[in-house]
Amino acid sequence: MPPAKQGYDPRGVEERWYQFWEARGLFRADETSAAPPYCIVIPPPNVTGSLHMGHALNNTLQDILIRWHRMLGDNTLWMPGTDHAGIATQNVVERQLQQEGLSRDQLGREAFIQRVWRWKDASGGTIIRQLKRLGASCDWARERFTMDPGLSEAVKEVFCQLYEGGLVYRGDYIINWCPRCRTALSDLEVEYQERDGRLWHIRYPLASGNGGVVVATTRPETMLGDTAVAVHPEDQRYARLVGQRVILPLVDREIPVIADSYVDQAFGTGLVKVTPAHDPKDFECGLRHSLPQIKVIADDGRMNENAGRYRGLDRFACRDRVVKDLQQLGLLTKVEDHRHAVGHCYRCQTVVEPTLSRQWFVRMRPLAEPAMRAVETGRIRIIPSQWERTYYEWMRNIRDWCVSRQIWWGHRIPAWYCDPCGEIIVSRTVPAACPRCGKGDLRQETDVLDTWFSSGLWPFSTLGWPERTQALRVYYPTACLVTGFDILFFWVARMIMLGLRFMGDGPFREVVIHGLIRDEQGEKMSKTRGNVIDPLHVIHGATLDELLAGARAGGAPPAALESLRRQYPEGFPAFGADALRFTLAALASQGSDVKLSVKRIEGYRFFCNKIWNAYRFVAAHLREAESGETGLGDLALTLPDRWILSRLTEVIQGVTDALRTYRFNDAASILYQFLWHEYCDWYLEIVKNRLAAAEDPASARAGRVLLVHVLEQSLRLLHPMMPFITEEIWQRLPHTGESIMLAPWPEADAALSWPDAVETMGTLMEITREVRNIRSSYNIPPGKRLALTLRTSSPGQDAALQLCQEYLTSLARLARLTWGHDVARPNLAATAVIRGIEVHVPLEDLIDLQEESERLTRELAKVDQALERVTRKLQNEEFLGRAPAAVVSREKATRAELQDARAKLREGLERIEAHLKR
RNA sequence: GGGCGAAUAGCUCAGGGGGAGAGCACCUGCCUUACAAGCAGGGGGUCGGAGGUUCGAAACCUCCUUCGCCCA
Repeated sequence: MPPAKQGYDPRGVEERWYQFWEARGLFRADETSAAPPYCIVIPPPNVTGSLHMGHALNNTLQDILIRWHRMLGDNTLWMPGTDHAGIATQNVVERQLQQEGLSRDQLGREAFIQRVWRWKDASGGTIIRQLKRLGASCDWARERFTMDPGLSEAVKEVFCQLYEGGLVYRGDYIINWCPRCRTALSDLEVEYQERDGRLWHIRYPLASGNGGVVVATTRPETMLGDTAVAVHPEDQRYARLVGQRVILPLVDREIPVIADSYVDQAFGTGLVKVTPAHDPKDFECGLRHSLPQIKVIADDGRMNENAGRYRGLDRFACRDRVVKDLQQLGLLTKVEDHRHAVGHCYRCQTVVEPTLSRQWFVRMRPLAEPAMRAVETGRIRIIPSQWERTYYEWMRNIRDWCVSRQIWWGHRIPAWYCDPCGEIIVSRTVPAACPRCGKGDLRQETDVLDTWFSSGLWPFSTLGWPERTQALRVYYPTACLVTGFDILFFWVARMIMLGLRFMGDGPFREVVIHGLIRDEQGEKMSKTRGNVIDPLHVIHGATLDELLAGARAGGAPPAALESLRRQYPEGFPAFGADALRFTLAALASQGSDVKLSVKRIEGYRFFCNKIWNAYRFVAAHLREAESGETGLGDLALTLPDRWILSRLTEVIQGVTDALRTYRFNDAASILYQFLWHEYCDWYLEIVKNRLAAAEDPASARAGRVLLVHVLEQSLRLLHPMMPFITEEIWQRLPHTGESIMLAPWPEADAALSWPDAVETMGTLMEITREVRNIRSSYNIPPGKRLALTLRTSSPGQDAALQLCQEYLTSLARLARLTWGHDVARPNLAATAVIRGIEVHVPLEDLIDLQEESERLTRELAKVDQALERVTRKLQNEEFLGRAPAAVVSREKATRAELQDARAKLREGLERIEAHLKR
């Protein structure tokens, strides 16, 4: 081992240990193990993706759970892989083709798909490499891709079984159509965004020639496909119109006025145009009234032949033209500003067009019922539980799932059409002939399945289904799923439904939902906004130019670039994966979003450095044959030894509980507080003095052993959150075993807990702080040794102080320490009261009487205030009568202590004032 | 329109029926042999507002205000 350097530098260290773990196969799961299984399947990132903070958070939490369970001795599997991301990936490759002046149609289906595979093989591994930088301990040998042969087999099998069970059907319905991607989208793949639009009021003349009706619409171009005008049946204003006919302007078609209760009487004029082929609600209405369905917008977003003279116009150009023409005809009666939600494609942000189309659907209701029950009965727990309500809400209102996509990259639907007889054949294998008419000329469906269809099978398809593999037997159902709430419906709900249907049991026992990553201001991180923090920049460091280049590539606005220049003129130092992971864990309090700041990451980098330096101290004093694993039983334990061991016991308990309940932030803060503010600030300082004194070899030895023991145990507790630095230090300490990864998780041992030591240590620390406070108040140089007199009020205090003497002398830098029940008060001294003990620091030549008088007066005021509150409480009969006895006696003890302190402080004040008067 | 969540120190947030907490920032003093990426000390909050429950509310309930998210 090279000598320890002064500051901790994660560069090098992190990569070296990751390679070590991987080379030794430490992430590998063992299917033959008899240990309790613990499996997590990764939410597969898009194969097109690169690591963003959301991934970093999600995978950090998973890795914490996995590493913890591995240390607990469980048979642990973290199943990794990526998702083929149909539309997104197709878009990437299409853009490449575009730059070469090619279209996918020119290339043809087979060649295009080959091209996508080539792209995937060359560039698809990016995110996996990045996950490794983060420290993810997945079993990479099992890595899967949703388009792998096995997983494709699973998709085919599920589709066929659903079809055979009557849960898949093909039909003509209104779906969401993206005219740019030229494919159908599911309801979930549409994002609604508030937009300023208009509400146009259009007059449709009555066919009878007497006047007309006025309808209001936000999409006037769709009027070309209107097949009715509707009013609410109870709307008195229009009752006489029902049954009449109106002339549709611009197309001169006669359409009926119908009554239907879906009309909102309060909206617009209370009359609505009905376009069954381009609006979901109008579609339903059209079915109820047997209205014709006239499509006027083609798949490319241009008007089709049914639009007459508007044919060929883009839908938005057509909107302008229609409005202008109506205006000229005098039929546009009013235009209002109107803010409304407009659906956009979640992949390309194009405005989605609701369109009548023939698609494949999955019937959801029969799948949703058991999925709801699984959560209701607690077979599957959602954590935090407030998400259950959202889950139920969605399940109750679930609609059939449009699963066909008109793209090429994905799982082709295993259906064939026999054109001569119209038969549809859904089959696992390529059918040779039509089972109905016997003709052999079959045409396969060109559509592929929604990517989420294959993602929905992920927890069992990755484990080998439909084969009945050992992995499936051992690891299914998996232990938990860690994910953001943004894909609760897209993915989690569908996995539950499909898992229950095909495996007979839910895919996981617990769903752990974490928040989304936002920037310091709480804005969503987005490339176009330019406020993203790239996890790799954080881990490896980045120059200002690299930060700017990253932001520019994402299309950040100039203001965002300027802000980068201002905030990070030096770029980022290499914070390291450990600091990033710890930050994310510390900020990931249950359910709420994570507002990430670089400052915070920096703080935890300093924490790494603190641990590193503590190690350097420990290492410098380490002796051969003394290690953390030396038996503790034969050590001569001193007060601070018992205290630190007691605290370690509590910390083990606390961290374990926190992880068990997914309170990652609690686990992080417990360890931060303990290591920095107890182990380093107090214990290490105490042992330092003990080692320097060297008059008691047994005590020095205990100190050395416990320094290592407590550090080593803490490193284990910290390992799931900070895998790299813990391994680096652990390997340098005396240890048994190959890696800290496999070191057993510490267990709290009640025999290593001494409550009285904790109590006495508390007194010791408080007195020390008080002396330091007095030192600071009087600007006494840190090096100047002081005298300290402690007047006690009980023999127990005397005994406790006896134990503290040595430590107090060094920690408070004392020249002389006297204590006892009857020691004389110093003549001129700064005074305080700690737990009933009078603290006097004689300051003959230093004391400023006026200053001390003011200090004591301030102190007395605080005590008086507290005393008044507690006294008022204890004078209240109802409090005495109704509050629990323990609370009352605690309040009484507080009062006694405060009264005692007040008396002592007053005495001190009186003495000072007596001097002042002289 | 329906639902969910948030409001606590200057900033970011934790907590949760009985003494208001952390990190950062700020102020003061220190290069004290692990660490100046540090050490020691300190200031700072009628816990969004109004009611209610309770012996006791920052916490539980109701309403209101503001903000955010999801679904129509």
